[in-house]
Amino acid sequence: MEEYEGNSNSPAHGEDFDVRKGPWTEDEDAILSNFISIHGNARWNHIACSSGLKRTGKSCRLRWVNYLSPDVKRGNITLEEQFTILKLHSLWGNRWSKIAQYLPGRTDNEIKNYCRTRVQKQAKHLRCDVNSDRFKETMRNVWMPRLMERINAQSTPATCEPVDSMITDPGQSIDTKNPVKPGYDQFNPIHYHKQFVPAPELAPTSSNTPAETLSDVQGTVVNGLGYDPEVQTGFGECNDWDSVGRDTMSTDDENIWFLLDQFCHGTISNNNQGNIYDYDR
DNA sequence: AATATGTACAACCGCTTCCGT
DNA sequence: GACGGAAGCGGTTGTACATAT
Repeated sequence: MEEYEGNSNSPAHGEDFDVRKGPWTEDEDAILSNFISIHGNARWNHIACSSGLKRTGKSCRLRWVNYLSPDVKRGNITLEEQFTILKLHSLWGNRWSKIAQYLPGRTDNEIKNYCRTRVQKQAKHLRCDVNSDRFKETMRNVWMPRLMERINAQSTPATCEPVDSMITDPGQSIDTKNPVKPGYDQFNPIHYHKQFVPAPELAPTSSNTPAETLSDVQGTVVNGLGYDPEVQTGFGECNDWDSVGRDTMSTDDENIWFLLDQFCHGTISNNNQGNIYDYDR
């Protein structure tokens, strides 16, 4: 059996050691899983050396943590998880492992990939930088409220609590960059409803956002500019925030895109009270 | 049907941090 | 406190698959 030792970055026995890279095979997965089930996963280099796998300790760890571990949750990310990711990312930025701590079963790698593909895609479509204040503002004032609406729309009383708990999780108290205004919780669904009041003057014209299609498709979108908390229909077919991405939307979904786009580019502005009443045109 | 393009995700790489000596 | 090995983290890449043309 070929063995090697040394740090996780390189095999210690020199270049002649054949280190396997690339996708793991089922046999490798089985070997790693069996070895860890017997010996535990305390020392990854030891695992790499002793299991017979021609992998680095680092590669073994990554495969176990991100894929093989029974703690890893498979399947689509739920609305609540999406909301948590959005919220924590707005608080902490790219602190993936830290964000993952609040999403049991989800790995930092998964969250990172998720943000990269979904969020950055939206930023790209909106033609603004994902780290820009404009984009973050759009996330807070358009995307997250809509997500919250959908969460609450599909929640039974028994499932409402996790949504509330997300609002008061420990992360909220350590936001140093974007401290929450006293007495105002931007993630509280009630405040969401209050903050996102449509400005009647901005009712869409027939040339941009026909009102009849907005209510049909978005349900909670009113007059193309806000959300009516009393109307909770139309999201049944939407399972994730891809539904607000331009390229995955139906024709009528363009309306929410119009909303995001307008907000992101300053045609709708958020005043400092957390309410959207003002606009620039 | 063939090709181009986009998307999602697993895995790698380099750097930083942690921890034992 | 300094050093070195191990683990962890975040950025990036590679590739399979899906969708559009």
